[in-house]
Amino acid sequence: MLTGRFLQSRRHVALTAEERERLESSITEVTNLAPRSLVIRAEEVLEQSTLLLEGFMCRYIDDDRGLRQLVAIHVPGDFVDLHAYPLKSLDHHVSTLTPASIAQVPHSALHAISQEMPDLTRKLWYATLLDAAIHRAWLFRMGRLDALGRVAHFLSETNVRLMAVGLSDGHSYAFGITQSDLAEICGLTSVHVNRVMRQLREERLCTFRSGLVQITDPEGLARRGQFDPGYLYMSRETLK
Amino acid sequence: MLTGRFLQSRRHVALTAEERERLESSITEVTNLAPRSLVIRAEEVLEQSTLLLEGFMCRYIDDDRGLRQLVAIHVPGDFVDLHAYPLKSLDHHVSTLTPASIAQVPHSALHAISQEMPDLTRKLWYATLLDAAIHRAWLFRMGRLDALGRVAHFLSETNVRLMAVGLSDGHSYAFGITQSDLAEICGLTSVHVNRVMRQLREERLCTFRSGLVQITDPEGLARRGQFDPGYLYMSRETLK
DNA sequence: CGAACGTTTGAGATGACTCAAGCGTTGTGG
DNA sequence: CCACAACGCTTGAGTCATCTCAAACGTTCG
Repeated sequence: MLTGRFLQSRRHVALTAEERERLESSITEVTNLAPRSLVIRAEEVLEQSTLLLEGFMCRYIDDDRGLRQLVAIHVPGDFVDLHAYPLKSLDHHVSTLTPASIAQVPHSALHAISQEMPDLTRKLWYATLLDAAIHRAWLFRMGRLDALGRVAHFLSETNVRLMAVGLSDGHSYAFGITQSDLAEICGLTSVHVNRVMRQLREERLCTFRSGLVQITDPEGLARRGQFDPGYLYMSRETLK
Repeated sequence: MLTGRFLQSRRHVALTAEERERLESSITEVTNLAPRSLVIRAEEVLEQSTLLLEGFMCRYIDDDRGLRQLVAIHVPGDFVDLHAYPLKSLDHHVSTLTPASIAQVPHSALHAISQEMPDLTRKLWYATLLDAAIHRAWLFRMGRLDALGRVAHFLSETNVRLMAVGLSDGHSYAFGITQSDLAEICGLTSVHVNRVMRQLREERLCTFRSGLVQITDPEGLARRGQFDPGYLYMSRETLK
């Protein structure tokens, strides 16, 4: 089932069988994508939205020298650009980080849902608000944490998000991104990220080698990054 | 008309007379608030949302030493915590910055709208997505700009948002916040914000004294802050 | 085997922070 | 109506986190 991970483990929004069926049948196309391929360019008018099935994607904004600031990363189950349905075009680019598999849903199908199924519509709305909550946590991270804290917070957040969809056991997860990606996420240089990763290793908090994040001390890492998962709106049992 | 400024000047979402009427009649209470009063505490279960009529409000997250990171500021016409309707509780606090006047809308009324008026519902959804777009611009600001750029970007953004609701003429606006508030917005210390403001004055870009922002050189300020208003989804004519 | 890419380390520069003190303005109670 | 407290603004000096520039190293893949 392609939509199986969508909103999995979130509070208040379990989908009914009928709703899930409706979403499934709204999918028109499933595509495999190469790593680092641009999927959506900022400003273009969009007629469909993208559900991420496998792999990692990101959203980013360019600065005037072409450097990127990542504003979101997406894990399987995320409806990456669902917000393009009400907005019609986006203020940022969307790209894959790793090889990825996506499903596409035409806005006409979303429009039909919005006319006929108010409860499902509210759950879709909710999904876009989860992204906004993550944006806010990222703002906190950038504004209040030092380099080590930022990386610790991000790796803790990603761990919980992947646990929710069954892709982390709480101690390790596959994450095929580079230290440069990490730098663009945390507002640092890749050189400094490298030094931070060494320090995280030396302090026995976590390691990250050849695409595998291993969290040696999840609690310590969360503490160092002031990470509190409340903003992810996970259902109670997921966080245990 | 209390909702007159809501979604004013935004693309694709002009409200019909009927929709506006429905929103107006959903308001149960209008309240005046003192500056710096906490309106919503993170985590509490909410039964209503807040439309800001006059004054400025903010949303913020505390760090573990009690320091604040502001994640949003709100201007008149903003539906400050509309996202509390789908989310049920918030991941951040909401407070006034200046004296403010607010209107409250019960979630039961929003629920009725969501069942009966899908087009209006989509416009409310859109309004919450505008906030998310602003979050992303703030992420860009924090991750890619130096201190001067961050302040320049923020003051430019606020100028455009206030122009949209008739509270800036494009060159100056009343903005009763302190340099410490600016620091909490931009992820800086208030001491450094002070030095940045001096530099902005010396470079003839803008001044900020006794609650009045005067933008001497709007284009230069925008350029210095890499500010491009696309993410605010203003209707075409607003930006001229 | 060589090219491309990502990681690692070093040395020096710099932007923002911390701590500290003084100044100006506003509001309030004696 | 004055005095003083509270608050916000301003400035200086010294420190530190992160950046820049540069080079070397390891791994993967064609």
